[in-house]
Amino acid sequence: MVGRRERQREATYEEIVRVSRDLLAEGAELSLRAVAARMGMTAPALYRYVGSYQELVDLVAFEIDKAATVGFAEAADSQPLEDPTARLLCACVAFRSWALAHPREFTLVFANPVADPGCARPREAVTVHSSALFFTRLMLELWERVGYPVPSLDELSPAAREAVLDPIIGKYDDLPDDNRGLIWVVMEGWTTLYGVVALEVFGHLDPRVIESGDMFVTAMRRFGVRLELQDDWPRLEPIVRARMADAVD
Amino acid sequence: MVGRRERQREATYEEIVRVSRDLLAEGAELSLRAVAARMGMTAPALYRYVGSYQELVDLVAFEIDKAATVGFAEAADSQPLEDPTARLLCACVAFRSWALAHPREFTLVFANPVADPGCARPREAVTVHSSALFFTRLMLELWERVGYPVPSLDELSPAAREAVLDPIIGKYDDLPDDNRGLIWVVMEGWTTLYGVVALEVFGHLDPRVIESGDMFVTAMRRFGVRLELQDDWPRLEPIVRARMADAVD
DNA sequence: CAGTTTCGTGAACACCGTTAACCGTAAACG
DNA sequence: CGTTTACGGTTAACGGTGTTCACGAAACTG
Repeated sequence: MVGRRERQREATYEEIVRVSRDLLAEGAELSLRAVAARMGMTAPALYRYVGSYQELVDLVAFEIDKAATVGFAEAADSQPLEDPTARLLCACVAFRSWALAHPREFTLVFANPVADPGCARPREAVTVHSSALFFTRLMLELWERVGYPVPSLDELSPAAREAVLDPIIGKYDDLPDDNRGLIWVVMEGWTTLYGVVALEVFGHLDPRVIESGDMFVTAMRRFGVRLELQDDWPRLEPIVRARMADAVD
Repeated sequence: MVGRRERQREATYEEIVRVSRDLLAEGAELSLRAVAARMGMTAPALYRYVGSYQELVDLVAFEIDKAATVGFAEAADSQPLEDPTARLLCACVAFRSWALAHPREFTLVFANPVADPGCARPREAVTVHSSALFFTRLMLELWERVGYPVPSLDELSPAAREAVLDPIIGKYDDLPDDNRGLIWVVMEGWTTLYGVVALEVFGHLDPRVIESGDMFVTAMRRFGVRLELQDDWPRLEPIVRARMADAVD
């Protein structure tokens, strides 16, 4: 049975996250005191819920990623199930739009140095991003339908093989061993997507290129040829650009 | 003539940068008070030299980038001038090694949100990275010798054409108009390099993959085929891996 | 009911960036 | 040369941060 106490505690956690996200959205800084004040508490009280400021950051980052992921899913669902390529690309566009619209949130989630490298448990060090799980699922859908080339286990380097067979981020028990290499392809895609988007968010690219999104489209096309769907690109690019155009939120 | 006053002032600037870099290197945080204390001054005195904390950060970031670039240049010079491909790749390896060995410095220089996007002068907003200039030079050397495919001006999108003809980062007056598209290729390479390295530095990749550097090598190879030097890769990969092995500093 | 855990407070510490008023000294000028 | 100015530093203070500690009230537990 779930006692009244625990329910209250759970509600407080939710309020902490909600208030934190509000602060971020308003452009304010995320700080223990600010969160506490807005909740009608004092800062030390928050230490009953999080062990440190960094823990608060991690908690909020996790929830922000989770919330953003449903946005990515909506973008994917704007395309029919029969077109997993378009679904994947639209999710990528949604990721970019979200990142550009919420730079501080993006920084929190994706440019936050994850714990100490010398941490004893590397297992929990890498925060499980629901977005990572979601994009992996999209890539799996795409593979099942069109079947882009995936390296076999013995084509992978030893380190990659280990990482792919015993992945840190989430469990893919439903993934048969013969296309475990799909996870490697996902990581490849993640690096190319991350490269453009992060540079755009940080402003380390020509503003005109950012505004037009041409480098992003180029990166998408480049990963597209990696997935051997270059023949489909004339059909796909208009879909991508259309979704880039209406980036309201 | 340079007065005694200005020389003293210049020396103080140098000391500020030196002390700041020492602090970063020691794992301490970069703060006005810490810098001032180590210089035997009080914090407000620093306001005679920098207008704000952010200005100090920008100054230090600029100098760190400059210093790191000479390291990249040394790595390039480990290869003969006749082999610009190896020179470029070795510089990339040096960039990765430096980033992994100096994560805070990397974050400061390359993951530091560059000013407000609504800033009036986008010209000076994007800090001129000497590393960017250096890598561009390497790419130019490579092009002059082996001549990878470069988009012509009318192949580029309008935004890209503008950005390439009137680049924000540095001046490339010596660059003839007919291979202005080279800058675009440089940006493509920059995004792929940045994607892997940033993810590695932030720990958003499987530790085993980071340690082995396999994703980095994959990214290099991928950009290699973009430069149409895949036939040369069997020769190049050992060079890359060798230089990755001895990443002492 | 008594005992214990949970959750909050207030005070305090050690930092941080930033501003203000102040002042000696070194350069610049008439 | 003397006078003036401006530079480069000081101290004090304000408001902000994360964090620790001792304490108390309120809520669960036996």
